[in-house]
Amino acid sequence: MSVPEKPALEGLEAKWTAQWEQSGTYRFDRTRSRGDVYSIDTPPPTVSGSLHVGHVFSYTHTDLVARFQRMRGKAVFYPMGWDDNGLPTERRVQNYYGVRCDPSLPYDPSFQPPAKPDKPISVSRPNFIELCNRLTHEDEKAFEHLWKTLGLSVDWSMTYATIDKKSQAVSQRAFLHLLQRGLAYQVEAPTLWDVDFKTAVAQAELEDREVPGAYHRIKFEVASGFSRTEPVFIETTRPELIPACVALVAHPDDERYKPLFGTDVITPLFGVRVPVKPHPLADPSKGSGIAMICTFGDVTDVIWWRELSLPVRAVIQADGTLRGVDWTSQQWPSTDAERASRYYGELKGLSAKKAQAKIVEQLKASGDLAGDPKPITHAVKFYEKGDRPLEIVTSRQWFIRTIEFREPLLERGRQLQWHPAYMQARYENWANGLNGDWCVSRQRFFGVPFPVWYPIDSAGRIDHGHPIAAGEDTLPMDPSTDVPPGFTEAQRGKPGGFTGDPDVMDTWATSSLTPQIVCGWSRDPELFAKTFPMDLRPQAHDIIRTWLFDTVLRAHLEHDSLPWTNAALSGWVLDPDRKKMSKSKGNVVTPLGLLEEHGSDGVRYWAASGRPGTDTAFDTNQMKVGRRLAMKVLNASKFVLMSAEPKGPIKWAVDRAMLRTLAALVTETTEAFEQYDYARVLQRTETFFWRFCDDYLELVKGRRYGEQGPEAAGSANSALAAALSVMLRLLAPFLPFVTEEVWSWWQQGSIHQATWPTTAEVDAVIQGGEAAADEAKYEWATRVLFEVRKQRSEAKQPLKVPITKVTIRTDASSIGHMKDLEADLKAALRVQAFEATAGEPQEIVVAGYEAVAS
RNA sequence: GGGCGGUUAGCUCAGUGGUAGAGCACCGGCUUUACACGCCGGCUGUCGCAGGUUCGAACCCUGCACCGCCCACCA
Repeated sequence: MSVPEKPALEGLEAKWTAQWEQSGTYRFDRTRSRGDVYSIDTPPPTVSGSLHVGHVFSYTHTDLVARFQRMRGKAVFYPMGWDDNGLPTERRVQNYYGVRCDPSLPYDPSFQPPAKPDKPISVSRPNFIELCNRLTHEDEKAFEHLWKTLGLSVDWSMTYATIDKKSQAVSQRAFLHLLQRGLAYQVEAPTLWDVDFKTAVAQAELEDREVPGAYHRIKFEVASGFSRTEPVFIETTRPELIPACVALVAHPDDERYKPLFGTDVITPLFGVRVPVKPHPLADPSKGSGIAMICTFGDVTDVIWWRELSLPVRAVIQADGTLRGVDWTSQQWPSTDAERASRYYGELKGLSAKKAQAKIVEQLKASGDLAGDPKPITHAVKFYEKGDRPLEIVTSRQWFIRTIEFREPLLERGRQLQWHPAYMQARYENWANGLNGDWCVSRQRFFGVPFPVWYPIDSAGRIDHGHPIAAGEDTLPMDPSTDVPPGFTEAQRGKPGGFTGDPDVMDTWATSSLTPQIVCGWSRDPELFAKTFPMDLRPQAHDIIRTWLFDTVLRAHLEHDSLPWTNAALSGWVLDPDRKKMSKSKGNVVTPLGLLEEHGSDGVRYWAASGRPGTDTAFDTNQMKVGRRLAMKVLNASKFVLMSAEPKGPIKWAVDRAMLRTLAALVTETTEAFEQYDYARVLQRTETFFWRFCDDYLELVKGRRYGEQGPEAAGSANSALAAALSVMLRLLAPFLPFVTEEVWSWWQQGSIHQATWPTTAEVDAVIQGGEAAADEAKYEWATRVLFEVRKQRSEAKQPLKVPITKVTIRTDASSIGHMKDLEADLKAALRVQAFEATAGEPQEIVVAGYEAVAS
């Protein structure tokens, strides 16, 4: 036993972080059986960004659960990962080293980036990935330091990165399995496309943004040969797509347009004859009730185009500009090709936005624009990382079959334990709203390559229909540098030779396999059997549609199981204006600075007060409160431990009552923790602890110093020690540093490997007594404490001034309690005498104070 | 348009049928041999609005309003 004279919080983070690392306190014990394992699918933070207070918040939540489970006796499998896959890293590496990735280049093992990047140098994909690893390594060290300082009980020997070789191999292997089973397929089709990044994107990466636009009322003349002669007017926000128009469409029941079905109309300016078609998706209340179908203005156009078997007249190119068009061709059969070419010549090569301005001029001049455009604000789809609206561009892409598994995936969602439960609705919402298979290919350079090549025929055409899959024993591989069996490098890109698939996978295609990556799927079958399916996926609620959903999909397809049994969704951290804290708003505080200022325990206290799924205000005040709690733990523990002898049987009523309340607390908090309601655990434990300090400690202070003899002191000392041990362990997940510090004063080993307290353990030290009677006495004692304190405060009498007498009028049973309590109360309140009589009304009155010379 | 959550003291939030709570803030008092990073006490509310069920509603039901979020085939 060694209790410091002046305990302090400063330096505890560094001291215990080092100690835990040295002792392997959080090392996963893989010799334990599956039933004893609790495995956690940690979200890998993006290393090319920076960690902010929101990360500190949610990662603390996971750690609370990990620590609880560890103390419950589980072998906790708690790795950390780094997400260095994807666009953010690609951009950062390009800028930092001044390089560009060119997948057609061969790997150069001796390549070193220039010290001072001048103009961008092209490097091969493997070289690019090497540079990524080099740069992210530094970031990862900083991240690891922050996590350790925060006190995350991660096993750092199992760290992974989403672009490392193991992750690439898992990602490619899973893809090959899907390919073999026909669950991954390649098709050339209209796809959501970002014109700046020049890549396909998935439905899950979309977001709507409100942007200004305008309704343009456009005249379409009816083609000759039909009885009707008056023109049709449509309204569109994208007049620049008139050259891409393939039909008009109205609702089948719309009386205004029924007579038009079956007739043809002529597109303004370009003179292309297009049919008028009925389709139930057309909304009579929108615009003029008749819409222009273009290839492709939005996803509805794609549906109409497909279901009405319309031709393709795509004009938007991959870079977002208008392509060249031959108005005499079969594809664009203009009735006046010369006029069409004249107009279109002014549009060709322009971006969609500039083309719109131009065509409005043209329409005005030609008299095809009715009235002025009506400005509106409407929701437009954007790639979540992009700056310009998405276009729909036809391209060859890989897809994973998703739609046909909607029902089983919904069932998986129902099998999963959601914390909080209502988050399941978001999953259902998303699954029910899916409108296509998952597009997993990206026209980017940095990422996991598709493990396939394509033969090139003798005419030099790439045969996409017969991909050559890599062997599973060759993974990870890169088709831009590896050569398929039976070919030589010299045949790359040559007629009769082969070419590698140039694309990389969507980052979510790899991230959706984090359980397989960390659990050692196909790499370490023994580990996999013990850790998969995992126990917990902690994550933020905004990526249910991506990370959570995709992970469920992949596990369903590959293993026919859920990837984990529980999903815990954290909320966001809101700034004082109730907005999500984000870097762009410039209101992010440096996490390490917060930890230094308020102590890791203080910051964790704030984080732990945010209930699962609930957005929480950033509040340094709560961190201060947490720090005060940690300080109180130090001081109260010092008091409990410094005169801890003699010990003896716990047979004083107030001692027993305090412990019985504590036992009830253990029951309640254990249940709450099992339900992932850590916030309640903290709140209840804290309330108990503070009452323990303010009432119980004051009540037994005199007695434990021996004022009522050794037996009385023994009961108090034993109760204090038992209660301290339990409270420290209840608080250990929340305040790992201060509780470990105190534990080290008087216990062996780490508190974080100690056993979570049980009700039986507390009950076992209580000697005799009857619960109701003990509690009644304790309650009466706290009431007397309160009343006398109140009157002393109102009388403004310092505590050092003794109270000569307190008169009590109350019921007989309370008077009976006084016999056992009087000595404790006298000492705690500096009362010289109590005088109790039976009667009504009940009253506790301070009769007078001893005169003290000033 | 559909869905989910929220609305309780100045602030941050507990409280799922039985006399409205905590912390912070504020006010007053206190060197008290664990702690002034402390202790004691005090003040503070039409529980968003309107109906309904009930002996009794912050809590259950219906409708509405506002805030936030998720989703959607918004020409």
